[in-house]
Amino acid sequence: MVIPDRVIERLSGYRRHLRDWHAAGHAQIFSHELANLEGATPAQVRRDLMTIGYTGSPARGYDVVGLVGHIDEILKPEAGEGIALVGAGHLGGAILDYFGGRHAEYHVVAAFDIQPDRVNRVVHGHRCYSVDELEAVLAETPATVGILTVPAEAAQPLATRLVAAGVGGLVNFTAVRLQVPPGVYVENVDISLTVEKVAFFARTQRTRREAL
Amino acid sequence: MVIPDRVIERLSGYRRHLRDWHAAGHAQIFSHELANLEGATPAQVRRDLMTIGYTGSPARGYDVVGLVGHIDEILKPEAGEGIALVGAGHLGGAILDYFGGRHAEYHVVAAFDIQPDRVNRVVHGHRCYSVDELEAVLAETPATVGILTVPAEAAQPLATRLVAAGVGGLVNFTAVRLQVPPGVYVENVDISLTVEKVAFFARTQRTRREAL
DNA sequence: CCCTGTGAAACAGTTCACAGCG
DNA sequence: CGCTGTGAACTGTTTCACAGGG
Repeated sequence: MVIPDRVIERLSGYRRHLRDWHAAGHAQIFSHELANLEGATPAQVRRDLMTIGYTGSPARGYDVVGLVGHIDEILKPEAGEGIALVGAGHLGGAILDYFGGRHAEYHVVAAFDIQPDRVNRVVHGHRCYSVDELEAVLAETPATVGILTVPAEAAQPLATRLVAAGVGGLVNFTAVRLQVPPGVYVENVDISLTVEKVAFFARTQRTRREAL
Repeated sequence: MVIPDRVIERLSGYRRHLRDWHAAGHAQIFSHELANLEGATPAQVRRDLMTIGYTGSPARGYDVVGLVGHIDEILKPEAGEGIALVGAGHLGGAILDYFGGRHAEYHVVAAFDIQPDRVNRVVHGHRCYSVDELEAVLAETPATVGILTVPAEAAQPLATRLVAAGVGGLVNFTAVRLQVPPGVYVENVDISLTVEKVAFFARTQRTRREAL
């Protein structure tokens, strides 16, 4: 079963809304209701659920609990899947906070930094190792996802080391375009690029609105 | 001139590489060279430059300085464009650091928080106001982009207030799907969703690799 | 009726392939 | 030749529209 990128993103959103919906006392949901919650179209919801092989009933819609379970099966980490975070600065710290909470589906198995005042301390609820120990620590407690929140110049070498240590996907917060072997999935999160993009479209859409 | 989303993202990448290329002493660049740097195809580079109306020469390729200038004209903020950041916690602080640096194209005109120990202090190089003053401060120094790094429950009301205060685009770091009037551009950056997605594809691609 | 499931159409984005030119 | 510029083909995604069923 091949599931496209965008569908995976929406599934996670669907699941969040389904949990709220269930908490609000509903056992069933129609495609147009779920679409409203997620900001999608009913057809897209039905197509997505078809893609993952979940079927509802024309009379009652989709079973909320069953659908959440079905999405869980797709998104839930397998046993032993965890995150290695490299770079425990402000951004890394914010992410560590994030995955320290109980609501987190994934957990951080190891955090690394190079700064002496962070190494071998507990930073935002996670023990921080020296990057020198990266290979040794990940040999003990493997990780499948690596998060890079380091300065630009450190990104490529660390990405290479993470992949060599068995990481299969990277979330890259640096502006560097990483070179990785085929089969390693990289998602770039570039905040300055995002702001630039939002500013551009805010600008053009404002102009268009003013023209009306 | 209508420029799609993805093209804007790549333009920013092109510009970065063009600056390096220029610093390395080159005055011209061919589409396949720029494509290599950005991880795109030569055809895509040529198509993107066609979209923004920049032309090169078959003999010499594209003029590096001219192209950077052309991209600047598209992405450069107009006078008075700035960022309002709401939520000066760890994530907000990391972003404030980011836009405090000299390399930033955009700058933060105001940071807001609700916590007494942050309000009226300088947080990560930026004066932090109380969210109560949001309307008053943005009336003085308008912002075109709002960045939301607040807890989920605070996101929607603050988004509404930012838009009412004249913000035309939002970067939303919360998991909430914001309701905004038409014409306001929203970019969602959901870190837990991103990690989930990367984990999913790391998993499936590993499986596929093992099957070979 | 008003739903779901789904072929088929429409659309958007990317890549191909080649004319035209120095 | 090898490059750009671009119509045309292609690929992937979204939307339409309707058969089928309680």
